[in-house]
Amino acid sequence: MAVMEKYFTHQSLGANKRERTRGGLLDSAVEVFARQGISNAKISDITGSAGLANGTFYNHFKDKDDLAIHTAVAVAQAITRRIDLDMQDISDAALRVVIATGKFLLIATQNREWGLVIVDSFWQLPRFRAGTAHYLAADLRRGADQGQFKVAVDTFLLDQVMALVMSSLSMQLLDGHATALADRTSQHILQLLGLAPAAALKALAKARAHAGDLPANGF
Amino acid sequence: MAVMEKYFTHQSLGANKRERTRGGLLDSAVEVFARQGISNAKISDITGSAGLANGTFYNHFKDKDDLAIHTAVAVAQAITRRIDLDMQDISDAALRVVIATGKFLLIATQNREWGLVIVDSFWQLPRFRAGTAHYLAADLRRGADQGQFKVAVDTFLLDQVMALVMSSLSMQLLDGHATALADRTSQHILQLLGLAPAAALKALAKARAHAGDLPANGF
DNA sequence: TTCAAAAATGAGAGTTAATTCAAATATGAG
DNA sequence: CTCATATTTGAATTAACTCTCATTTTTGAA
Repeated sequence: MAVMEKYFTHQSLGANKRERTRGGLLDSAVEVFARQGISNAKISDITGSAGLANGTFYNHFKDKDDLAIHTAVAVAQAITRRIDLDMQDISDAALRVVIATGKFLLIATQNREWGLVIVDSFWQLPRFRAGTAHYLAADLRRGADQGQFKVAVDTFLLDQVMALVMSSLSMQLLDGHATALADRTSQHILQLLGLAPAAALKALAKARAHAGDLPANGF
Repeated sequence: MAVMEKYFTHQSLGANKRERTRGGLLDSAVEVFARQGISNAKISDITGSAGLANGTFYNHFKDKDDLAIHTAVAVAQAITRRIDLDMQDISDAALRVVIATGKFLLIATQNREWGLVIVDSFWQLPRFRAGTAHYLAADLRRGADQGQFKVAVDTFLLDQVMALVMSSLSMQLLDGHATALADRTSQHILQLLGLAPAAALKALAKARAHAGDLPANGF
């Protein structure tokens, strides 16, 4: 399983020094935020772990909050862009929701540091929460248009669905209950969106069939 | 509208000095945590607002985290005990869930400081999260036993339901969308628990009828 | 009212971290 | 390779805040 260590360092390998240093800071931020939580992390923990001097931090970020936002957004985008690419050929909205939820939870639990950063940021940083639901919103609107989801798609609905995903991720990261929770989470979401339990189970089964099409290590 | 200012001071009016001072600290904690957030609150903000010297704090609490837990638990208990009393004559589980959700959201939005403290504590303090779901657990078990809720009642399910309530509360407190969200939240919960949308709407209607029995200002 | 025990006081010792900036170093275009 | 520019360095400055404890004040039972 691909554990994304030094992801941002690798991303910036070809770039100039500024970008490479920034990438190193992002990777160290992920590591330190995951280990200590955002609120307990010191600037010096992050620069230290990156092998940089304290002052360097301020060439790249205004303060810890600024770094936290950029880190969370970068991690979330890396995950969601990847998922969206993997689903380009799927048009059924319920199926998209199940697969996206499953992939998201899989990636975020297997890359534990990423998962921890996302969960922490989601509750602590309102700016992050607002800006990360675009792919989800699109799928919910698709389902509403298809008549599958009997809901009004608005900010409140997005928040409710994201709360389910985040609570699930949080429990998996803390308790190590890796398995089975992804399916239960998807089922809760579909039922919340107005599918009857039987229809939700059907979508889960279809998603399992679809997963069979892919290499076991889908990510 | 009952806004619970100085609630813990009033609670301790007859008691000895130790309890009265403690009550004052809890009330100031609610006020300061609500205004600044738990993580930005200084001990001296709280003692100052309570009209006490800094050192007094340490006669009552070990540190800020200790105070935060006790404050959150005290607020949550004040709300949930009240709700439980109001529902003693209701046996239908779906109805209990709808009414409890509605009352909880009503109390926690109308007593804004309480709501803010609960939301903040819920995500920040795992110890709080674990210990506050007893009444909810009982209602979910009741519904599972009655065959209304098609779910396994376990920690994960409790977390998912609480996440919906907290996300709803959070949005109402931040955006001021006071209305309508309580009903949508209850509907989401019932559907998550396995009720078909039509059955969920029926339970909502029954709850509205029941609310008509009570004085408009139920709390 | 008395007085031993309980509680509150608040100044200060001790700690910790954020941020700045003049100097040193590294970069990469020409 | 050269050198103007960009970047990094890290010691010093600044600013808090927590928690302790010797002392003072208050409490409430007898």
